[in-house]
Amino acid sequence: MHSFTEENYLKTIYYLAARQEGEVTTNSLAEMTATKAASVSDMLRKLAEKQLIHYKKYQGVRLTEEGERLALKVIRRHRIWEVFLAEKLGFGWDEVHEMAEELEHIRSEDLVQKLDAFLGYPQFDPHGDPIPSPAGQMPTVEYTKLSEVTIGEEVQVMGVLEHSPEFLQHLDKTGLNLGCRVLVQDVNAFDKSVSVQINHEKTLFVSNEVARNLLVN
Amino acid sequence: MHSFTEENYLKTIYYLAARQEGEVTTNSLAEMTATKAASVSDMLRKLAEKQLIHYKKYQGVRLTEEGERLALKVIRRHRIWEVFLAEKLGFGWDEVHEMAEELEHIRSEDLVQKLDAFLGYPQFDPHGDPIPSPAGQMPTVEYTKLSEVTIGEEVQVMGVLEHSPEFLQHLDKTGLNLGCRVLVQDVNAFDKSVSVQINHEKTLFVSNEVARNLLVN
DNA sequence: AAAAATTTTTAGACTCGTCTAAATTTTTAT
DNA sequence: ATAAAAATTTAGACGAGTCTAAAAATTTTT
Repeated sequence: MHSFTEENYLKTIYYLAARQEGEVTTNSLAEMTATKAASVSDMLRKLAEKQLIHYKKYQGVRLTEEGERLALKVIRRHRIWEVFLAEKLGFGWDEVHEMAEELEHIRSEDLVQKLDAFLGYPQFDPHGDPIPSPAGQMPTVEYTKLSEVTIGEEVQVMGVLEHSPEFLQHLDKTGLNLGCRVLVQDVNAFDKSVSVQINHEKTLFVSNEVARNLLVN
Repeated sequence: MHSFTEENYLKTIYYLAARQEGEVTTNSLAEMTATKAASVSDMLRKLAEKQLIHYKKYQGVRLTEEGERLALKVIRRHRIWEVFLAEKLGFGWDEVHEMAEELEHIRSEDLVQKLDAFLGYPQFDPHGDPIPSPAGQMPTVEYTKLSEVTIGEEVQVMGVLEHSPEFLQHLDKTGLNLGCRVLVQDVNAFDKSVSVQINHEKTLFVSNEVARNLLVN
């Protein structure tokens, strides 16, 4: 069995590897896990001993197959719990992450399996992130950032890149929810902000900052 | 905030105080928490410093008001999660305890409140144990042990004193489930075993050991 | 290509919760 | 009432995970 903390490191390494190009560094891990680089170094040595990561001193880190399997298990649990919290308990998509950070560490194969069934085998969490399969496969999705969509195209909001409550609450306020249709009317040449029409109704101005963090198809 | 471990000690002290007459001792805590007496001593000093227990060396231990409030909070979470696992996910009453031991430590007032609402504000957990109120009151129930019921009386199974999976599975096998009606037909003078009729159908012999652990009204 | 800056690792220490072994207090038995 | 037994606490240690400060390696700058 692996500790709480080890699971968090593996999960974080997975996220950083997926997000960044290049190696996952000690510093980036320290930042993500809100610890110090020294602590990360210690833990990397430990994870390497357990064969969960490939690690050469000063050279960054990569998950082994076993490490990735574990990371995806944790991510699967996290996202399934998020669906439960949002769909069954009525929490907002800006609230579910924090609770799921704790729930993801409850270790019972049976529990997550039954929960998955109870929820009807959801494919995506409340932020549009795909849920890894029980076998440990991360579904591939190819979405585009709203900031890349050309004028005149109509797309649908499928997910977010930024998961902070502040960002999600901002989307709630402006009505940019998952699944809503967005017609790109204009792109401002100066600041790259986007003028969009939502659900064939109201028109909205979306900053480039926001558009870069909205995933559409 | 209090640690996982502290919560477990408080909960255990509460249970032992309710179950036993007299003081809760270091040894009984050590047995219940599957640790050694020395570890318990250390923790008691710590809990006393935090004013969660009344503690004089060599003299046993009692929860303070604040300690009891916390213990009941944990027990409430535990039992609500048990209801969820049994009613919504379809786990047996012999399976829910272990998972609830982990879930009870998830700290979000909001979560337990919403879960409670989702479950329709249940009054009892799957073993018939009452669920403490949000304000931290343990409902009083006065049940009788089946072993105390006089011949000819018909009663209903309301709960269990023994919570081990083995005991619960035994009850499942013999059909002695929560809510079933039990008519006491005879009591064996020698071994105090009880002959009962269940739901006006089949007749069953129940050992005194089992009868002493079955709560009826 | 050497110096400076940055990143990473090591060394040593701390907290939490646990342990064993020894000391102390309380209880029980004679 | 005192000795023996049992329960409890203290002392000292350990592993996990963290920290700060210092050392070492790597990268960037000049």
